[in-house]
Amino acid sequence: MASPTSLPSSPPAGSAAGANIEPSDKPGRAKRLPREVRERQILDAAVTVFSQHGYHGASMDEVSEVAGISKPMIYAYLGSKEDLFSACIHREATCLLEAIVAGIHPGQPADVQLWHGLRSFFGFVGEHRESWRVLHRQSLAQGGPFTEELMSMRQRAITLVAAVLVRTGNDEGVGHAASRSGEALAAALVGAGESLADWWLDHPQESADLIAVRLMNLVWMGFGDLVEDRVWKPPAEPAEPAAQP
Amino acid sequence: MASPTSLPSSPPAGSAAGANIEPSDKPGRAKRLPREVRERQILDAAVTVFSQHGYHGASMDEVSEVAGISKPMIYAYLGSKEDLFSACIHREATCLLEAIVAGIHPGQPADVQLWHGLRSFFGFVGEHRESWRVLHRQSLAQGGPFTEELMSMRQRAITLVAAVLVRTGNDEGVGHAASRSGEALAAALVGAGESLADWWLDHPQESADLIAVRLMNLVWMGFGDLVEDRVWKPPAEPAEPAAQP
DNA sequence: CGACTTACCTACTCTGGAGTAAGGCTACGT
DNA sequence: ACGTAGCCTTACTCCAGAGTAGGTAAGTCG
Repeated sequence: MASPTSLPSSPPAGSAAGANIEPSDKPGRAKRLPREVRERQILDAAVTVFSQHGYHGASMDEVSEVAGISKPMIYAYLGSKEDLFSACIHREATCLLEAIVAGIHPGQPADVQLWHGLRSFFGFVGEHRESWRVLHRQSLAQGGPFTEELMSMRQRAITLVAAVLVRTGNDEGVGHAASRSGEALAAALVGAGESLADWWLDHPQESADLIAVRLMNLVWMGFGDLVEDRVWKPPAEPAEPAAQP
Repeated sequence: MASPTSLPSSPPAGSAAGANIEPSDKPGRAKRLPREVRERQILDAAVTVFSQHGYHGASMDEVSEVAGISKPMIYAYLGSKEDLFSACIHREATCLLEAIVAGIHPGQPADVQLWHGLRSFFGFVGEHRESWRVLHRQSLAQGGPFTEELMSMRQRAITLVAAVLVRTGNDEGVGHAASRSGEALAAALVGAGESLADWWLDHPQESADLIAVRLMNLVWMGFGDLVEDRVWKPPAEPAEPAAQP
């Protein structure tokens, strides 16, 4: 049966684009390669398989087959299945954050920095859909120790965004209400970005830039309204909801 | 080990709140009950277990234990594990949609109808976190035939929202640009709601109404800006937005 | 009271898949 | 050449968990 994702399979984030060793069809022995290279191949394969079947659904046999290597190598290099999954999450999260940081140039106004950060983020997700799938969706679906790795990444992202917001704070970029609670705003923005990227997985026809512009609009204009106190209020009612955000 | 979700466990959506038969500690035979009741109990247990461990991670033995009944009963009444999971999704999706529909009163202005729909939605998710978790997160994590059930629900929700937007269309509620593409707007709103609810799973300290107000603000004011052509534009740049870095 | 239906159970079978033991092959140093 | 370090494999063990066979209690209708 065909894979449910019929998109052209983008490579996981850590794979070296240049030196791809095609495994010979010879069923016997694989060519000897240094450990470093094999580990990367194994992680690539693991990301692919995990993103398709989820943690429990994936089998180490399939990972080994996709990696073009036998199963004991995986255990020798990366440890148990749980370790392997953690390693995947860690590598992909690191790559993602590096990509975002690389896109931001300090000194520019806040909205420009934010725009570049968002473009980098969605660009990464677009080019490494498997990575994002395993990073966000699959690691969330397993409630276990994997979530911590993700939470750590999220926290680093929030700190990064908050720094962007606050550093250029008292300019015209962000109002005083925003700079007072930069962390909270950053959390909201990061959450929105994650969710939007997740939604994007199921609507791949949109372009990365379009997605980024949309979020930028929503956040920048939306928050602008909120700062200017242009809030929509619920109609007066017997049961009173909580006060404004 | 303790469950990762330390929240007070809310009952799944289909459970009858009143007639809860406590299974006697007698390890032997359970009290004879009509099939209808048992099926509901089994489904309740299944939602709980699936929401905690995911589809693959859950075991039929645990479901049977939580349901207070032996495993063959599950197979006799609900069929295979796959069937059971599908039944869960179907039941929860139906309950959710019914809750939303019940909250909407036609004839009111669009924003009020939307507001009530959102409140019903987030109210449901808040009271049945397990249901939402299995409905959205777990069914998305398994790419298989389960997604269809979810897509069907999403489509019904989009149609519902689009009807609300269009029916009250040429009033002051929604601009002409909106009523022209009500379906697309509805899709965006539903997607935003889903994502926000999913985000909410990980931030349970917020109240349902606060979440609903936030989304309402973002959507209503945000779309208002868009309709009035107040869009944020990316800065002029050497590299065109379409090209990749 | 039997006869019959329906709810319910214990105690299995069997397969998929995690993890391992034990040993071959290859490259490089000397 | 020849040892040794490290890459790589076949061929297992073993267990969790899906699904079932076959039998027992408890109501219900004549």
